[in-house]
Parts: sequence; structure tokens; C-alpha cells
Amino acid sequence: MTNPRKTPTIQDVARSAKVSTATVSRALSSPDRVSEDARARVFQAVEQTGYTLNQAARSLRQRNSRTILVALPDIGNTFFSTILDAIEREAVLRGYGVLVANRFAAHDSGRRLHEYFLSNRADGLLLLDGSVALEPLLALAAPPIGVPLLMACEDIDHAPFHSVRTDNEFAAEVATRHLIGLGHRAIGHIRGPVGNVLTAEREAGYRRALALAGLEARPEWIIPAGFEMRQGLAAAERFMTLRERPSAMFATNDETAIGFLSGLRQHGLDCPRDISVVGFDDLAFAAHFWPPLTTMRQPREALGRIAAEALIDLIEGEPRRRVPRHTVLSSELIVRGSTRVHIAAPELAEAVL
Amino acid sequence: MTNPRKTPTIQDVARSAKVSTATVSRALSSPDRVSEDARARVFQAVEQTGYTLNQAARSLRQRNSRTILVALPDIGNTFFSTILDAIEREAVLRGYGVLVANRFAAHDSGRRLHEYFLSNRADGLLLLDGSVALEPLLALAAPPIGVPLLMACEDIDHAPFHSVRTDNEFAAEVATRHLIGLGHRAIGHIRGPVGNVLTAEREAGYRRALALAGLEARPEWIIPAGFEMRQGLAAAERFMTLRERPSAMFATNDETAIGFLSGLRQHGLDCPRDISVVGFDDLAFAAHFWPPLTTMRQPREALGRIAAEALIDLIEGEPRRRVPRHTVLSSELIVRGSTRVHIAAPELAEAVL
DNA sequence: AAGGAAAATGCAATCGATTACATGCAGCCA
DNA sequence: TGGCTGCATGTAATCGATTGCATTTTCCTT
Repeated sequence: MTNPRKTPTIQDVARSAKVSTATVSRALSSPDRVSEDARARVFQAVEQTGYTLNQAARSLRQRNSRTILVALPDIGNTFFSTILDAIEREAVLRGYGVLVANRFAAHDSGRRLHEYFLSNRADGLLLLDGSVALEPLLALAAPPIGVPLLMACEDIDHAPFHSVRTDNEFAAEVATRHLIGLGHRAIGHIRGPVGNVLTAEREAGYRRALALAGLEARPEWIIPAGFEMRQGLAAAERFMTLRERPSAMFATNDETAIGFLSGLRQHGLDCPRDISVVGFDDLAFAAHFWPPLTTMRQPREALGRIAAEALIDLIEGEPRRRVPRHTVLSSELIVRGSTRVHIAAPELAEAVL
Repeated sequence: MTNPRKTPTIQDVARSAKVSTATVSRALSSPDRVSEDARARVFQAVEQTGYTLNQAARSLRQRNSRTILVALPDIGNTFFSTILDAIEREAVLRGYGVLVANRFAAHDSGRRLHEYFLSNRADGLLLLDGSVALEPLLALAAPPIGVPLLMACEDIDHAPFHSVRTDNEFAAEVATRHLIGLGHRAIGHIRGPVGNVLTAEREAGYRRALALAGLEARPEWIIPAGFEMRQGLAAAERFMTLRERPSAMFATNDETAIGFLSGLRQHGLDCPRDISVVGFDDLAFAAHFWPPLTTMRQPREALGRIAAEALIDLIEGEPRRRVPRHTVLSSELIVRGSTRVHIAAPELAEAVL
């Protein structure tokens, strides 16, 4: 009325409702602590003035921001963006905003990390990137600062943080056993980026399955690649140079598998006729690829949801010094067209099947 | 030293450096306004105390948050997540944080929109979703509140907001002309979700190209679908029921095209032998799909970067009442394996090519 | 009707930084 | 030496909500 150019504050509401600011605050945040009369007047005043809370003021006073920071290696990657989707959904449900920090490890994750982001800007950190330097994280999470911190998907070996992950090693073993079960004996692996925890675990699972079946994991059958399609493509080139080629490959993830298959096709190799391939993740594209990709499905929605839940519990929970809890979810083998029974002589395959 | 359990404030730094808080503040935000001596002492004190700024306090005082809100229809979708990637990169460069709000239109975008998010939580809104109700947006952007608002990718017809987009109609025309140039005469369209601006523009471009070439756009050749793979898959079923089938299709985007092709394959149809297909977007997967997808490449990185730049300029610029500016970027035809010259009798194709 | 517990409300301090304004001080010129 | 300019610094108000404590009101019991 009197001064329409500024956004209304709690003072304006108080004046309009003829109560004190304390009552307005209480009416809004714990309605049952004020009289019905006052409550009604406050609500009406809010409506009339168009009041909205100033988050900065509340954050300052309450020493929290109702915001979580999600740090990931690559938002552009479908795998992470699906998880982010689930995280965001859960966070909003609990009244939290989501700040994103992409390519986290790329920036100097030390000083910047807590300077830029955790100066009361976020109440907790959800870290989807295992390749971040451990030191600064420890500094953040330890008592003096004590930021609630949770790692999801990837994690750092023996780091004392809460985590939510999937059983990568076992899943890789299942994937490889699937190939063995189909009669394949020469089974290779397309490996993820060096230094990555997932890479190591998936390779270990692959080796374990082979070992248990008494099969050999020939060094030249383990082709170094990464998590991206172009690296899968490069792996195909490498594959073509092998004297003796495996009849099946377990790829560290779907993107790599897809790039690999796309590369093989350029050389006239056909999947599944000439080779069987298992991926990892079950991206949306995997089902629509040709051939539809056999893969280990990671419960991405559950992963994101549970991670967000756990982090917010951590933030809101009283005893912050709880022992780190590790949640492990299972992956599921999804059999599609990219794997089939091994036939010694491929040219007979059509006849046999 | 004395009280290590609380995070240090500017007071602590001031005490340690033996200056006033005003000097500390100035030393940190405009170093050339204090003496060299004071500056050095402040920096050292900061180092020693491990001080970090409390963003909430600064936001409260300065009435800004150095944060932008990015609202999108679906983060899980590669198309948007790539753009978000570029937005985030640019924002961080300019010292801004990025809050994300997913499935924006799904929530009631009215009250919640400015209640939840724009209460000094964000300085501006980057909207990647054209299907949000116009009313509340106008209310936000108009003088009383005056939130800087920019639409990217999609927009709302004749809404008075700044925007950054691509030339969808023209690009669709180019895509369709490509098919016509290959000799196709019976050309269909897989349409996006109803009500979406992009859907309308792309269909218009398709129609325009046909009209200019004197070709017919038969109603039954325009198959309703959406932007998702499963809808492309459904479109394939519909396609199979046609008495007379087009020899080429222009799909509203790559996902739809991929779903469509994957559906056709189940019916034994081969692309490009039996049909040519053009997509839209040039997702990373498009190049590795089989057949590699011919498509209109949208400059997604540029889109995101320019949108973020423009929004931040808007936020920081003095004259907020500038006339809405519309930036339009061009798309580029990427020819790959999913389109080829039309041969009247498909069974002769191999011989001819 | 008086007394007292419980509920409702108000007052004012507080969160931590920024900044308008006041003050101090050095350097310079007449 | 006195007065002026301009830089460096300090004092204290300010941003807008929350909340500990004090006070008032309500309502119940005897």
C-alpha cells in the first residue's frame, strides 16, 4: 500500500496483521503455537502483502540453508543425470534445494571446495565422484567443520564417509558368468579409466568369474578404455589387431559397449553372430540399441533416492558422529540380444539356432 | 585458538589481524582500498583462522545470492543435461552457483515457484521449459518483483522474456529438404508432444519444405508421438499399420527416431534400405547408433553458455527494463547412414548403389 | 472470586557480513 | 604554521528472520 516497490518483509506482515513479528514467524513455521485468531490474521496478511520468506535471513539466523550440494564428474552423462534426477526429487520432497557442481575433480577441489560452496551455502555434500583428493574431504568432514558428507556410486577406498553404492564386483562376476554359461571360453574385458574404483572392482569381478571357472584372463584380452563411447570405439580398433580374438567381451559400462560395437560394425563384425557383449548400467538407450544390449542394470533411481535420504537424515540427525554406514544395492542381469550361445564355428550359427 | 569449535567469522579475523571488521571486509572484496600493511595482516589472519565467508550473511546484506535457478523439464534427458553442463560451467566462471529444479511444470509452478525458489535464494531464473503457465512467470518478471528471467531452448509464444533458442522451423525445413533432395517423395513426420512449441515449429518446417517442393503431407503420415524413445517405438507400430508407407520420415528428435528405428527393426524393416530417417539434436548416441543417425545438430554447448551469460548479464546489468532480446542460433545438418537416395524398387537397391 | 497453571504474545538480542558516515592522519602548499 | 585534500580506518546501522525470556491473557480449579 504505502510502499509497493520493495518486496514485503515479515515486518509488513506483522503490521498488517496487527501482531508482532514473533507471532508471524511462529504462525508460519509452527501454526499450532499461536491462537486460531492470530493465525488467520497472519495468513490473510501474507496473502494480502504477497509476502515470501527471505531465505538468506533465515539461513543466517538458523545456521542452515536447506540446500545440498551435489558434486559429480559429468552431468552431461546420462548415468549421472538420471541419478541427479532422483536426488533432486527426493530433496525437494524434504524441502531442500539442490546445488550442482560439475566436473568436480577438475577444479582444484581443495580450498575452493569449502570456500566456494560450503560457507553456509549448503548443509551437506553428496559426492558422486571417487576421484577427488581425499585430504580436503577429510578436512571438511572432520569435527572442526563437520560437513555431512556422503559418497554415492563411486567411493574412495577406506575413506571414513557414509556411502551408497552397488555391488560392482559381484555384478561384474554375474555378467561374466552369464557369458561363461553361454559356453564362451575366450572372454575379454573392456576396462574403465585407470585409477577409478569402479574400474578396479569390475575388473576384479571379471577375473574372479574366470578364475572360478578355471578360465584364463589373457592380458591382451583386457583392453584399456574408459567410460565414454569414443573410448569404446578405440577399443574396437585394438580388438581388431588381436591375433586370437575372444568370442565374448564384458564392457565396463554401456557407453563403452556401445562405442565398441559401433566400432566392430565398421570392420564388418556382427554382434551377436561374431561376438557377444555385456554392458553395465542399463542406460535407456541400451534397450533400443541394435542389438539390444545385455547388461547389468544398476538401480539408479533407488541409488539417488537413498543417497539423498541418507544425506538429509545425516544433516538433520542429532548425533552427527555416527559411525559411517555403507549401503550396498544389488544390480540385476538384463539379458537381451547382444549375447548368445557360443558356437565354435560361427558360420554354422544360423543353422543351429 | 581460544574457541576452535565454531567456524570463524569476520570478527575473529579482525581480532587476529588487529583491524576492524570493516577493513577485513574491504581487504577481501576490494583489496586496493586498504593499505598494503593491513591487507597482508588480513590475509594472514584469514589463513591462520581458516575463515570462510558466510554466504547467508552476505546475501542478506547485499540482497543477492550469486545463484541462478535452472528449471528444466527433465534432467535425466541427455539433451537437457548437456545444456545444463554448459550452463554450469559458465555460471561457475562468473562466480555463480547453480540450483536445479527438475520436472518444473509438473509441480504447481505458480505459488511454489516464487515461494520456494526466489526468496532471495536465486538472483535469476533460467527456464528451459516452455510448458510452464505464463501467468506466474509474468508476475515474477514484472516490476513489483522483477526477477531476471530468460528462456532457453523452448519458449512461450509472445511472452515478453529474453530468450536463446535455435531456429527450429528452419532446421526442420532443412532436414526435410535433405530427404527431398535424396529423391524421396513420400515423406512422413513423427511428431513431438502436443502443445509443445518445438513440436509445432518442427512440424511447420516439415510442412513448409513439402509445400515448397509441391509434395503432399498426408495426415496419416504425421504420426503423433513425443520426445521419448518409447513413444518412437509406439510410432513404429502405428507406421506398420499404414496401407501406403512413406519412404522417409523426419522425426521430431533423436530419441524418437531411435525408438522408431528400433521398433521397425522388430518388424524386419531395415534402415536405410527400406526407409530413411532424419532425427533432431545430434545426441552423442546418434553417431554410434546403427545405422548412424542423420540429424540436425543443435549447438547445445553454445546454447547453454550463451543463455547463462545472458542471464547473468541481465542480473548484473543496471537497466533491468531493457527490451527483451531474442538470440537465435543455427542448427546444422549432419548426414550419416540413416538416410540414402530413394530407389523406387528397394530390392534393386543393393545393385544400384 | 481468588489463585495458579498454561497458553499466547511481545520485546529485543542475535546471526555475520557490508557500508554510510565519521574520524584520524599524512602530505602538501601558501 | 595553518589549512586543505584525500586516503585509511573505525563506528555503528543495517539486512530480515528467529527465538530466549518476560509479560499478559485465558481458563480451570477450588
